[in-house]
Amino acid sequence: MPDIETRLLRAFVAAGTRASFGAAARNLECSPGAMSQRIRALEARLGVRLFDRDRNGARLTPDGRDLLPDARAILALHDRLVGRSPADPAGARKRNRQ
Amino acid sequence: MPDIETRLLRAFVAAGTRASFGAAARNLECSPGAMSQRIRALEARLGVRLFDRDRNGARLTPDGRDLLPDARAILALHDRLVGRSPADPAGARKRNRQ
DNA sequence: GATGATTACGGGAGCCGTAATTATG
DNA sequence: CATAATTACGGCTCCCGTAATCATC
Repeated sequence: MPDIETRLLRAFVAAGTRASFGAAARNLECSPGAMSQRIRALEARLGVRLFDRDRNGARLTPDGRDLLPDARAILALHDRLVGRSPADPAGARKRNRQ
Repeated sequence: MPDIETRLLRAFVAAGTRASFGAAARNLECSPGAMSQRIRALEARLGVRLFDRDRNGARLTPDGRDLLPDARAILALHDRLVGRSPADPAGARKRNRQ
């Protein structure tokens, strides 16, 4: 089983949070093509479909929903390690709104 | 601050556990050159020297010792995610010996 | 001279952005 | 026709293995 790079998890969290590949691509400042490739690569490596693509966006499958907290946990550890702010503003806004 | 790929952390843990780049390279089935590059890349990205190189091996600096448990924690989450056995046999043997 | 780490160097794989394509409303 | 995702393609960066080099015993 191959390694899963941090970049793929970051793409997954961004897309899962927004239910949109395009919005995730804008957030991570990459092209739609790159975002599509990253999600595809992650699905291939895990051997699991993570999103249901439909007309206006992409929603998490049950497998995708299961993965999301684990992916966030890894990114949280990683970001603490490199001294970066807590990963994915959109998700943070939802979790911390007051 | 750039991402730190899982592969770099894996190289670091293997080398730190064995106090030897060569042994770590054999364990991860890569060349000595690749191992040296990976450790250098990690040191560069963190801006910290992780090993003291000497004649028969490479020993962790205090900074390297601090990093080791964090690196193991990330790899543990990662490996659980992909359903891999608990990361770095040599370290596991030391931690779990009976 | 043997061992262990580093450096140099080409080759190949992988990733990206652009842009064309498909699909749906 | 507008929007969102995918695919195709070319270019470029990065990573690896080989092999030469440095350093220490």
